[in-house]
Amino acid sequence: MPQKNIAANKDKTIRRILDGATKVFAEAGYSGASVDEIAKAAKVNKATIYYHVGDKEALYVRVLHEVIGQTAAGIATRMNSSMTPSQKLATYVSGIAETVGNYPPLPPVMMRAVESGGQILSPEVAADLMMIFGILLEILEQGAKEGVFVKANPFIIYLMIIGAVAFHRNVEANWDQKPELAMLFKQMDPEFYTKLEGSLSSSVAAEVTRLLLRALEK
Amino acid sequence: MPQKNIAANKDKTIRRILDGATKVFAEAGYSGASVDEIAKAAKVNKATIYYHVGDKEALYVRVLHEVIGQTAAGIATRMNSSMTPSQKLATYVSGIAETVGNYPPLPPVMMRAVESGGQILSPEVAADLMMIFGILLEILEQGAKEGVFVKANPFIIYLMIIGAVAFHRNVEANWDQKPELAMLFKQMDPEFYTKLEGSLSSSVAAEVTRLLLRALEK
Amino acid sequence: MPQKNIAANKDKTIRRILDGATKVFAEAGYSGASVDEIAKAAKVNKATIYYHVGDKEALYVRVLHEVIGQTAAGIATRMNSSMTPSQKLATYVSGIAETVGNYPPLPPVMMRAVESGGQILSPEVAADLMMIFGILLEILEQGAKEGVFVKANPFIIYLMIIGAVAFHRNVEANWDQKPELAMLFKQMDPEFYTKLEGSLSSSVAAEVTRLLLRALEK
Amino acid sequence: MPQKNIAANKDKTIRRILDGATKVFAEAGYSGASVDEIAKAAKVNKATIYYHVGDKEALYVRVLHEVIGQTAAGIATRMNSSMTPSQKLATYVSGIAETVGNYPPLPPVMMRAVESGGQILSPEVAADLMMIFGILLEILEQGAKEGVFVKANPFIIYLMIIGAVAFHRNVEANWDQKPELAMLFKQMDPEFYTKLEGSLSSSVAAEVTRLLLRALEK
DNA sequence: AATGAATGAGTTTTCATTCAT
DNA sequence: CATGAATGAAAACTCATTCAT
Repeated sequence: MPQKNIAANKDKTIRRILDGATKVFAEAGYSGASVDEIAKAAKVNKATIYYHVGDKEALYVRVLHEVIGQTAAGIATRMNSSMTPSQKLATYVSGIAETVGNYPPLPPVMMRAVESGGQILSPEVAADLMMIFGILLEILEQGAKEGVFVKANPFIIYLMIIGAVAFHRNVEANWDQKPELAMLFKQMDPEFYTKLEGSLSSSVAAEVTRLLLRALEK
Repeated sequence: MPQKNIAANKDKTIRRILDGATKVFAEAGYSGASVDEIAKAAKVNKATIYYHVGDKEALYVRVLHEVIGQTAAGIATRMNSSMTPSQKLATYVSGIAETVGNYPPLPPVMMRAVESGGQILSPEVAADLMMIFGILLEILEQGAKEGVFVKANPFIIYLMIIGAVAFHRNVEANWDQKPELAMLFKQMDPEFYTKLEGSLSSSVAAEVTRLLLRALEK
Repeated sequence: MPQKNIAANKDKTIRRILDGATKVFAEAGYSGASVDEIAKAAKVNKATIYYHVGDKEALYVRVLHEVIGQTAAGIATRMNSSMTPSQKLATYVSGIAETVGNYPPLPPVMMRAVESGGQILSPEVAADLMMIFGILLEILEQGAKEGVFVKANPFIIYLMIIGAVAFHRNVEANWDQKPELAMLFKQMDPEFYTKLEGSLSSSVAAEVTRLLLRALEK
Repeated sequence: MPQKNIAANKDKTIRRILDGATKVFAEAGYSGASVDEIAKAAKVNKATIYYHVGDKEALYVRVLHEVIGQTAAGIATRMNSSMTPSQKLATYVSGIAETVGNYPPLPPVMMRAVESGGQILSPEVAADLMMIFGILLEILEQGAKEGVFVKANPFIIYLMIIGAVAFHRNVEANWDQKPELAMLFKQMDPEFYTKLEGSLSSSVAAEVTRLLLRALEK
């Protein structure tokens, strides 16, 4: 069955393209990434990208969809309807942290997306984000209805979680790989450096959950 | 005083350049911004930018230093040693929110700053960022020492603040400018849309402060 | 054979580029030549030059290699092992004169090559130049061994040949293209002018050969 | 007398400009040299060059005139009417070599001038060159008239002398200062290298004179 | 399905020159 | 006399995209 092989090859090619693009977009952002670089990272001819995926913007949207969609799916899977709102919140936060841990490109991609003003957003990506937010919304509403949570702006809580988890992971990853910066801080203010390093080593999910529960629980 | 006039003109020119660059970098990010566009925004000949400031990167660093430095200084100024830690935290959050309002790229820059290996960052900018985080550090330490705050990871709190403020500002900006997106949400889930819109319209600084104080205060 | 056609087209394009570049570099020198002009001369899009050859310096090196390499090869080919040293010297000089006629910047390049620290020069070009000097070296050594030539400093003879050919070619070229200069000489010193013009019209190669043979032959 | 001081200052400024320009033109050629670089080398404001000397071309012409004019004057001084043609020729060659030795910029400047096609030549420079050539012309004519020299194309002899002397000096000077190239040759062909180095160390003037007298004397 | 070639329209950067002071 | 500021024009180089094969 040669058709199947061709199809499989095609899929592999697209996979390589998306992986390469994810990597390059994560490192350089949308405008900073060049199609040439992506093609090189994907070990694919530049024209192949246009053939299979489309232009640079289409590629970006597809990468965003994949990255954010995976996160959304991961969280949804973990949630269990028999949990209390507090338990759900803890699951939610650690779910995000875990997905992010398993899928490192998310933070930089999201960061870059924020940086570029979120100008490129497809309906699919919007739906992904809605889904992630929607889960939190339900948790908070349930908590409020049951009288265990105070009322709070869900979107801001959402942003606090995403911000802390995503960027913490990012800083953490880079702290070890780029010693120049750590050195710079060390030289400028050794005491500060020690505190920063201490902050980095702790578990984000646990700390974020703890703080949020303190903030929300009556 | 002819010399003085020349000097004054020079300063005005540099001011125009920095203002134009700040605006354009804010809208488009580093790679998205073009020197041509900056020159146009500054109403200055492109070569004048190179004459007074240097190349694109030097210009970016200078803008960053100015913006982040002013943020740092602004927050420091607002802070009053006679305030309670809680008051200081409120001042801190609203100080950041205000600056971010004036200069949207600040948040991603602040987050990436710690992460990017300082490739584009000058020591001056690093010092500015250290100062901003350092202020929060002191507030939390003071609060802990005085027994009014529980112990908490300062870096995570920092990220929660920056994350919430940064993302919020971004979404807000896109919400108004891209009605398609709002429409899209409305069609997909009208109820969700109403809630989201409600979340967006409230003040981030106030809500973030309220939540953090609930989380931190004993 | 579709692939073959593409390859052939590619070769033709590169040929056009190298020919255009050779022409423009010859007329204007390295810094005087612009890539735009070369693209125009080659009837190729500027970007095509970068695609196929690389940047200006790579293009220059390639042109040099081609021109000097061909000179070296040309001289070597003309040389016949059955010739006497005197015949070989005559062949050598006329071989250089001919190449210089086709590519004026050759002489200064050949002279500077030994001098410039090889900044622009590739190892290939250095090898080419070594070969050209090496041929002369062998001729002189053979002549000395056979007892037909007196001993002489080969490098100085090399410089005399190159110097005479190079300058002559240059003056000649300017003589025809810039009639003002000729007029100027005529006005300043008519007799001198007549002599100079007489000197210019004769064949350099023949005269240089004649003089060198008188100097070298026992 | 303040006027005198001002005038003296002016002269010093012009001197600095010409020295800087000579240096930069010698290193980079006409198109390779930038007015900025010249101003820097001369420790003078760029506009001062335009004020005192004029545009880039005028500056180049002035440098050429100075450099070549000095050489011309140096040779003329050494010549003595009571000498035999052979003695005069020896004096001529060593005079050129000596002047060049005392005034190093000549060879690179002439070389660059050749490279750029001698497109920029003023009447003054032409007169200088005429003067240098004129002296040789007289020597050769006298020799021919007296029956001691064979007839020969004076211009080509002129070029052989200039070529050998000027470029030898140049190669010599750079051989010591740029060891990379010497190393390159050494690696490529050790034997060749030894011969080349031997060639470089001998006296040009003596060898050129010896060869030319062998070529010219009946 | 996949690619090398080619390009138009940009990008960043430099440069010779002028001018007000 | 001397200079810092400013600029139009052009330089080198890049990039997203298309197309023939």
